[in-house]
Order: sequence, then C-alpha cells, then structure tokens
Amino acid sequence: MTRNFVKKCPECGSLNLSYHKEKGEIVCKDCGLVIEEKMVDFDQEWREFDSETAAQRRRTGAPMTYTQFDQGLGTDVGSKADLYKFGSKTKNKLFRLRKWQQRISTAIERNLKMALSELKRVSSFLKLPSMIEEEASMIYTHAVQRGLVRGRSMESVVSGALYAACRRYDVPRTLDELSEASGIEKKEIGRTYRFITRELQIKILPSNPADYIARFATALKLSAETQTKSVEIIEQAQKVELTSGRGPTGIAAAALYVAALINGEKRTQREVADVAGVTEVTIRNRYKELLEELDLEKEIKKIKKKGKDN
DNA sequence: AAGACGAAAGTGGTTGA
DNA sequence: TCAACAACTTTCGTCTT
Repeated sequence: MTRNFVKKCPECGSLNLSYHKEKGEIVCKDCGLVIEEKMVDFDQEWREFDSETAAQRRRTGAPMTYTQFDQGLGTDVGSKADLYKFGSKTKNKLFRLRKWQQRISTAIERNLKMALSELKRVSSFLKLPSMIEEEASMIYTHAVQRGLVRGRSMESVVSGALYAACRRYDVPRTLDELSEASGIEKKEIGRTYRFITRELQIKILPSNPADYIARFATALKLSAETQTKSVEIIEQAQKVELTSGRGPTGIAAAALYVAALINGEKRTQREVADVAGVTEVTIRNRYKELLEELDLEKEIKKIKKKGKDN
C-alpha cells in the first residue's frame, strides 16, 4: 500500500526525517522533534495521525473520520455470534483480530470513545457544522496522544478543542456559549484552550469582530443593511487601531448598536449587550470611542433630527 | 418610567521584574 | 512568584427622552 510519510519537520523545516516503525515515531534528525508517537492503532493506518496530511486528506474526501474514536477504521471486530457465519480460515483470522482488538483496548481508546461522544453532544447542542466537529475531534485526538488530558477533566479538553476548532474556521462561538453547552466554567475552557493550542502548535488568528456580526444581527432581527453597515464600521475601526486589545464581542456589539441606530432600527444597549454577552457599559465605552474616532456623529445627528421631524 | 450615561470599585488574566 | 496593569464587569446614582 502507499505509505504517506511526513514530508518535512514542522519545527525546523528539515527534510531529514527518520522513521522508526517499532516505536511508531517519526523523528527529525536535525532538531530531534518527535513528530508522531505511539499511535492508538499501530497497524498500517497509523500514519493518518499527522495533522497536516490528515487535513489534506479530509479535503480530498478520504473516508477516514476523527469523530469516531478509532477513525472509523474498524477495531470493532464483531460479536462471537457473527464469527460463525464465516469459513474456518476467515473465522480464525477474525478471532485473531478480535484478540488484537481486546489487547489494544487501552485507556486511551476508552477515553477517546467517551470524549468523542461528549464532543458530539456539545457540538450538536451548539448546532456546529460537521467540519468543526471533525476538526475538534482531531484536535482532541492529538491532545490525548500528547498526554495533555492528564490532570484535566475530559470535558474541559473537549470544550477547549471545540473552541479552537471554531476559531480556526472563523465560526466564533463565545466562551459563554461553549460554557453553557458543556457545563464547564468559562475560565476553565479558556485555560485548556490556550494550553492545547500552545502545546499542539495550532495557529489561531485573533478572532475578527466582524465574524460575530451575522449571528448577533440575526438574534436581534436586524436588516442586512445594518449588518453591512456594522461590518464597515468595524473595518474603519480596525484602520484606526481601535480594535486591538479589545474584546472582539464588545466591538462587534458596539458596531452593531451604532449601525442599527443609523439605519433607524434602534435596539437598546441592553438588548445588544445580552446577545453579545457583554455589558452595556462595555458597549458604551466602545460606542464612545467609535463616535470619537470615526465620522459617525453627523450621521447619528441626522437620524435624530429625522426622528424629531416625524 | 425606561433607557442612556458615567463614576467607582471589583474581577480574572497577562506581563515583566 | 509577585506586583502592576489593562480590559471588562458590577453596581449605583444621575440625566434624558
């Protein structure tokens, strides 16, 4: 069968890799980084665990899935009753496989099985797309392989992985939402999220406030024009560096609030604050900054005047 | 009366010595 | 490891509509 080797070291870019089959490792000869270690299934499919190649493969429609604890590769050999349907040669083979299956049912696999069903539960609660679920499952699997779950609750790592997956695909869910869905404290999710992204070297761009607009606007029943307007506002704000260091949800909320005001679809600060998961005070602060830095005052006044005329 | 505004004190997390 | 610090929250009193 075709072997899928890792092409180069993610740490130093070296092509000088050595491959130890017995240990199930690929080691970079230049910097010593162990790229893959101790796979759950050390049969011929174990190379699938590398994140880069796995991600590529998923895009080209490979049948493998991380949402099943064994990547859908069939460690479930079947019950004894099933075995008698086969001829003796096949039967022997299947008994051997069953034996293997039992032998490699390690704690890791059991953990994965539990964790992935929890992950499914949370992600369906949040109505997340399957891509996210898949990504999160992969992240979790990596985390388990690196032993990052030790000392942490399984649920919190699941939540952290989901949060990371959301961020990666620009489908931001707030920590609050994840917290509500999983029953894990917000700070705990944040902690494990930071931990696993650091340890697994997952690159995540700071989330863009504009990504939140569509969802918030829908929750507030605001028009498409208002959405467009608030995205424009956010873009302007980013140009004058109003956005760096601030919570993206606060900025999104304020921009949406202003945009609604301008388009005559006024929502109270309270309403916007609730859906965005920030306080009115934060909206006010961002709002004030937006008015100061951008030329929005004229527009606001215009609207107010119009309101009086009517 | 409800919403908007702002001051003051408190919280959790990051940073830098 | 600890203190300073920024962002955000909570609370509460005042002003505006």
